[in-house]
Amino acid sequence: MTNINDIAKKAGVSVTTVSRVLNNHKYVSHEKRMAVQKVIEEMNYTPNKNAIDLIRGETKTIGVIIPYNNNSSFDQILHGILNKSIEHDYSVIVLPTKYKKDKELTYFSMLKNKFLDGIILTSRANEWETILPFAKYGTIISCEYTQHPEVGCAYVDRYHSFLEAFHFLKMKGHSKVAFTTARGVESNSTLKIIKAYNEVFGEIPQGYYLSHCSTFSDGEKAGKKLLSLDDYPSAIYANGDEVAGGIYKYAISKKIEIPHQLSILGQENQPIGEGMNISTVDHQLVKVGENACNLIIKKSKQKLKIPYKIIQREST
Amino acid sequence: MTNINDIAKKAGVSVTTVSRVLNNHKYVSHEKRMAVQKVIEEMNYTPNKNAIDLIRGETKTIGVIIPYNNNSSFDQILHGILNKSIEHDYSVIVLPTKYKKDKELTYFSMLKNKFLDGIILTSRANEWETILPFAKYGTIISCEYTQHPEVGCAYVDRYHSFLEAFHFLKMKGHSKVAFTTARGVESNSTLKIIKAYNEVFGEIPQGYYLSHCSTFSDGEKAGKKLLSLDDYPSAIYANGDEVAGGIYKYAISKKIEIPHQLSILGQENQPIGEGMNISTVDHQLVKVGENACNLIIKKSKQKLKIPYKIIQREST
DNA sequence: ATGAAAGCGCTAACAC
DNA sequence: GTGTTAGCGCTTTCAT
Repeated sequence: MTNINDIAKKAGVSVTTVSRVLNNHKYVSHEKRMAVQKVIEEMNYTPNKNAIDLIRGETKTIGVIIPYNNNSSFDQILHGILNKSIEHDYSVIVLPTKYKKDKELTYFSMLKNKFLDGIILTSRANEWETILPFAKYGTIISCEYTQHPEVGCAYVDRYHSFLEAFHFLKMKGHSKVAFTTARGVESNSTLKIIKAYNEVFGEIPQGYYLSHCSTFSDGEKAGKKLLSLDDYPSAIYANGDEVAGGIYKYAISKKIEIPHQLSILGQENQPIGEGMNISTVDHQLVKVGENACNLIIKKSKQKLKIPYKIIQREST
Repeated sequence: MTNINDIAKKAGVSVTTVSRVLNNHKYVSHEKRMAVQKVIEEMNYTPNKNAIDLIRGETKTIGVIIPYNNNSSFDQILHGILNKSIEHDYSVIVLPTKYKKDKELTYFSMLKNKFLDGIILTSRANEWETILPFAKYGTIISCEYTQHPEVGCAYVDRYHSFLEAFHFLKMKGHSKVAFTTARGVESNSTLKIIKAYNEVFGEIPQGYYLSHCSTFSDGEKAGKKLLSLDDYPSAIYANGDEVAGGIYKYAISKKIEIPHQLSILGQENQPIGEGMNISTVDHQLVKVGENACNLIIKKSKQKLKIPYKIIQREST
């Protein structure tokens, strides 16, 4: 490994001068600069990033904490983050937790040990109380709203989004509405959708709420369960278009007509929804990611609300 | 920033002892070990990763070079990589190139400057000749086959896959077959599909080959172009189920019956294909990613061929 | 304009 | 078992 000393020696200058050339500092004579650059070229030299990061105490690297690495909502956020990170020469490192608290903490300690300048939290395993202390070591941006002043947010107003989705379904004449979620009541998001449901439709009828749905085949299973109910729902609000697609497929396999006998509303405006003509609530997760990344780069603690929109297609 | 010296001082031992405790070395008395751990706890100390990486010359971080950050084929490979990296405590950093040669070289120099232990190349902008010299600084694994002994591969045999797909269509009675690709002839993959086409169907009829298709809406546009041809194809092989989905949607909007009047074959077995019942060639990209990651971790230069399979659904 | 030298925080010979 | 010390490769005062 050729290093800055080798270059200095070969170019007949001090390491300081080499460092100056490397960092485009002023006060280096044209001749020496040329000489140094020539040697760098010849020896095919690249500065060691670890040494630079060590001394600077900064890495221009941001971590993205995600629950699972097979979730298309996360993909959308990541795409948004990459859109912006590349513009500003930041590196992005993907950190899957599987909702393991200790794993998540390991990642936060990368903030402390100076390996990461900032962390974007797309979903959270630990309590805020245990996360917040890390905010003093680097920027933390959450994709879920929190009032804690230590962390910035680029978030979707989930509660109002759920409320609006249910109102949308109600206005279409539905009173028997079921819904699915990715996680159970351990998730904030689940709590919010339940609250919104209660607000619009009151109590949740037995069997009208299914958790742990994420994929197309989860959707098929959910469709089967929901449509086997004696008093089955006239509308289903799915957490994602892939789940919605699975429900759709099961429904038509049972000759249930959509939207007449069953309305389906998805989320996140994914390609499958476009292909199958499923109405969807687009939370604009790519924008969430882009804004989260901007906040990280600006080291800002702002709270940015990202608007969502309902896209009406043929399934409602 | 509290460091190893602070800990040593406060615990009344040398830095070596602290380091030994940190790295679970033998030859530390129970008392000192306890004392050190207590101070570490008290001072909420975390070792600086940059310093460790610097001295070790290793980071346990692997880079994944991708062309675009909005491509679902890449998502699948990344998911595979993450599946394995998390098992072995490696970090994964995503490196989008937009097929810019200089950007890609910047990433390869991260191998040289010791920031990355290895790189997985999902798609390539530079010539192999310019990439190969970097192989001496770390492991390079390609998701496209190459005979160069310096780099390992976890690859799909694209040529045979294309050949088999076209034969599949031919056996179904099609002779007028069109196809789409993501890139033009600058891509190896495009060259291979053209060669396979020639092999099976001979010359490509005017307008039967469309490049630069990636998304659902690209598919819709492709469908429009292809089906507006005077002598339009009886089958289309799309590069991805999303593109296939777009073609499908356009076709049925024009009252073209599938598969009777038009057969559609997609790729990569994506959710939209499952939802829309589109037949597909599954290249098992998740497995490609998993194997690529394993090779990186083992610092292997093996050539691993990943099998593909054709999934027959209702669109062919 | 240039260089010597003091670190950044850590590991690992080597000595005891 | 434990500590001293010499680096890893770089940046940055502070002289000159």
